[in-house]
Amino acid sequence: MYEMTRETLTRDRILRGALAVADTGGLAALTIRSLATELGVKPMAVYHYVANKDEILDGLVDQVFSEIDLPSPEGEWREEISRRMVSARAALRRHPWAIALMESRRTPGPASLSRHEATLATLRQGGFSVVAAAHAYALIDSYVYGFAVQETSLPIGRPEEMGEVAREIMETFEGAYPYMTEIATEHVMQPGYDFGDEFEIGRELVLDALEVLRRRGG
Amino acid sequence: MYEMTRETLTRDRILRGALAVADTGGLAALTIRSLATELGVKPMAVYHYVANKDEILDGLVDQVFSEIDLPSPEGEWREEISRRMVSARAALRRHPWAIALMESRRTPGPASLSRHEATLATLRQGGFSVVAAAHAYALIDSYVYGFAVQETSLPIGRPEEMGEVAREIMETFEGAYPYMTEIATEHVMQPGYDFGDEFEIGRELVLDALEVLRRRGG
DNA sequence: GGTCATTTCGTACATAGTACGGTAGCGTCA
DNA sequence: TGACGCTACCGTACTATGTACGAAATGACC
Repeated sequence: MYEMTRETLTRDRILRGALAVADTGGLAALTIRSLATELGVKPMAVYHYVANKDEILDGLVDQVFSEIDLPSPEGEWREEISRRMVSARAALRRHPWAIALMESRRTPGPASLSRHEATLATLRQGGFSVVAAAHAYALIDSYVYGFAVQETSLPIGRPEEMGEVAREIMETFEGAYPYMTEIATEHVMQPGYDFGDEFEIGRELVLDALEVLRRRGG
Repeated sequence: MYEMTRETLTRDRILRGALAVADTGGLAALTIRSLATELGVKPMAVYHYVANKDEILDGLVDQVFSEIDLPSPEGEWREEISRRMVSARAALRRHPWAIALMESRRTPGPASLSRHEATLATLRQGGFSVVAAAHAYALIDSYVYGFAVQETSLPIGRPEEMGEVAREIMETFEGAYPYMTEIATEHVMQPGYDFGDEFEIGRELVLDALEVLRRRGG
């Protein structure tokens, strides 16, 4: 009779539900009980498909990774890696809680592994030596993850409010932090400013750095 | 009679205790009760000095920031920024839980602000335009934070065990992940490999990129 | 020594994860 | 057709956590 009222539960449905809960309410809002409610089920039903909450969290991380476009080893490396970076950043922006999760979960899921593989393939095919590919990989992910960390830990909201925050900083600290005041007034508070735009600038610089690595072979 | 058996509690003592607990047992081990035990006090005593646990976590983040050497605006920018990057990475390595915390706490503490200010000062004094300094700042922190994220999410342990993990990956996935296998056998499993060494390589590349920003003025 | 402010604690409650065993709907075989 | 068992789901309850609330202990000052 279960199929009539709702689809039967699956591990996948659980993960998708967890993703939805985390996206709307943040990681803190994701409890077994809230997840069960989201799924239209009682809490303990979940435990038929996952051993514990940690397993759900591991699954979530992999879910996010699976949203990242894989680079194609046949394509031009710079293009492909650039696309992958943009895609990764977009995914981490859609799911700002993901970075914090990644820190604690050290068991890579299938999507994570595929991503590693595809990226390494693209680099190697693009003319990077093994060692250069290793260096490149560390740099790429450092930049993408680090940017995501900064983006999610920006004081409160998204783009627009930044101006407001900057104004407050200025008013409160003015004399104490002259350089912050300077950058706030002359840059951050300017109309059209969006921290997210920094991503493209840094990305191009990182890609240039990769080219250096590629040419010098490590 | 308290001064005989122990110093009186202070907000600072609480934060230092919390840092100790988190360092030895990870963030999960940091509970009000465990913290109280560490301090030789009953749980509710803590609440006389902090409003809630979140405030402790905010304090912890700032505590970690305070361990990062401030760059000196009078020094040569490349030298100073480099030192700051190394110092930041070292701090984040000492306190691997800090990155995950940073994601959620968006209220910067005094140490965080000082660090921002000193870094901006160094860049501006070093010849970066306002806009270039903004770009530079985003790039620097992205790299440092992102590297820390990667470092803490490395499968399990520190340096040495990496070789072991790589072997397992190889055995398990061999055919499925040829490029990962390649990099594992030819690089990661080589004696003396340490992921941490990647930091210096990426750091130099980032510093080169900063020089580009500086010269072109944004 | 009495009063008061400060600091510490005891108790208790809501919410979290989840162990354990029960139950209900389905297919299978006699 | 009915007994049985398997799978999916649920009810109850235990433990740990953050923390509200008010009591108690301590030290300062008259």
